[in-house]
Amino acid sequence: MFENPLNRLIRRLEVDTTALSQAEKDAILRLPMTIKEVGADQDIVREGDRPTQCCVVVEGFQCRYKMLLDGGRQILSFHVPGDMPDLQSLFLSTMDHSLGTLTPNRVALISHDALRELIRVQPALAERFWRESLIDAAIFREWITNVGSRDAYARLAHVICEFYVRLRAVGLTKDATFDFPITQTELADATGLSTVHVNRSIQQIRANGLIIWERGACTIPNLAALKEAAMFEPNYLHMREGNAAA
Amino acid sequence: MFENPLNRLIRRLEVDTTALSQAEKDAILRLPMTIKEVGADQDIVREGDRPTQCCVVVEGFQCRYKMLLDGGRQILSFHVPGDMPDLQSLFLSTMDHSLGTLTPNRVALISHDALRELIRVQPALAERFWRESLIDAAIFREWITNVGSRDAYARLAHVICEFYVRLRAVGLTKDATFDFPITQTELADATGLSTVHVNRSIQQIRANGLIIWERGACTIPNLAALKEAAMFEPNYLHMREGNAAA
DNA sequence: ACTTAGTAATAACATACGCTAAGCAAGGCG
DNA sequence: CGCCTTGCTTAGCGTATGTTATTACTAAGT
Repeated sequence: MFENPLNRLIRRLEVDTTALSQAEKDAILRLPMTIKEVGADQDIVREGDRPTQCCVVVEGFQCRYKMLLDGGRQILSFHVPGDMPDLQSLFLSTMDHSLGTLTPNRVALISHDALRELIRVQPALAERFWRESLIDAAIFREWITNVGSRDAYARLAHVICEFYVRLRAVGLTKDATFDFPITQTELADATGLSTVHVNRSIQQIRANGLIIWERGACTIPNLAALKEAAMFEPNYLHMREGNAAA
Repeated sequence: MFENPLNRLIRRLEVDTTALSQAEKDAILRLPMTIKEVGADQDIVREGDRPTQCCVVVEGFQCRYKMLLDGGRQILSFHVPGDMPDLQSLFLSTMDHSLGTLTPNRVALISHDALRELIRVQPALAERFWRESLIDAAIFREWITNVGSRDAYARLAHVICEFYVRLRAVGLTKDATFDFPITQTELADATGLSTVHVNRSIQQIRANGLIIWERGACTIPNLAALKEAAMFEPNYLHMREGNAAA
């Protein structure tokens, strides 16, 4: 089903809006690209870089982050297959943050030139990609709310909830189970908590039966309950009702 | 200089990139719009709304925010003249947050139809507006970092720093002084702190001579010092060096 | 089989920040 | 002119979360 590495991207561009025309799909599938395998914990681009290409996640997980002066890091978002985490570099020449892998990845690299040509030939696609970057921003807004307003318990539940719902939208869940190869340290960097407190809170979440999480695989026995604990409202993901709802 | 209410917007679209063509400028200035006066603390659009127009701030300050289940609110961003705080509604039909005034405002309302027609006729303008929404997202990223990684003192200093730099970029500062009619409660909602702790921390910032802030006017005697306290790096604003630098 | 290194779990202690409450100043308004 | 509201300030106390450290577990490497 996903023989072409960009098929998942196409599927994403159609979420909660009209289907792409065949000509538009073809134009995307014909994009010149480089497929690359990248190990875990490698940077794709770094703060200060001036990229000349964009990255599409084909397989594996990535995150965007900023390094702090005191050596800490703030994770800004997680990325799953189908995402274009550095799409913004098309119009913001200098990276204001870094993009790296969390696990081994397969990525597709597409030059800015090819993307510019694509949206010149198919102007309607520009709006699709623009829309993607607006959803990106919507997720950032929710993360501000998450770190700014929720306690550790809800904050972690929220991150897990979002991860699950986004994975499900690209068909990467098996019922209530999904890959979650994220370390507690990474969760700490994403939520602005210490690793110790992440551990404490995760155990509470586990003890309350909201998640079963072992060796990189996570199951959500009762999604409604987890959502409630997380105060998770999927509207900010701007997916079609069927994808975002329980 | 700013006789047309959209002149400041045009100036913004040219920051850190090439100048607009005369035809592009004319197309923007000819946009059909409604000028409206709005009182302080009024909503422009609310979470759940499906707007049919976008708002340009002509005069006054606005903020975007989310209401929480427990009655609290998280402020997501501040907006100054020249901003289009709900530009995203052009492609995300349902608002995932609210937009409201902090002070009395003059706003220009432009229908989505007119904006779509504008970018159809002047496709290069689509990229300018797209770019604006990418900078918007960059600011959200910095706010995640702010609430996730900085202590109260730096967090507040950072918000003030950003406010000043953004105001200066649109010519709304007088040397080191600028309008800052934000209440401590609003600062608390923006930083995820309690009002009491905002008060404590602001007084420290004052005591250290980093700001002089009385009756809605703020002065920064030593911008370099404030930036350092805030760990403020203006790169995320993607302004031209001359605007962002000290 | 024995490291080595990453990750997770737990404990003891420290603190930045939240909460409740009360007083005070300044501006709007009858 | 006094009231009322809004915002700012200060105090006292509680707690969610941070810090440092130790131990155990697992997987990978030699």
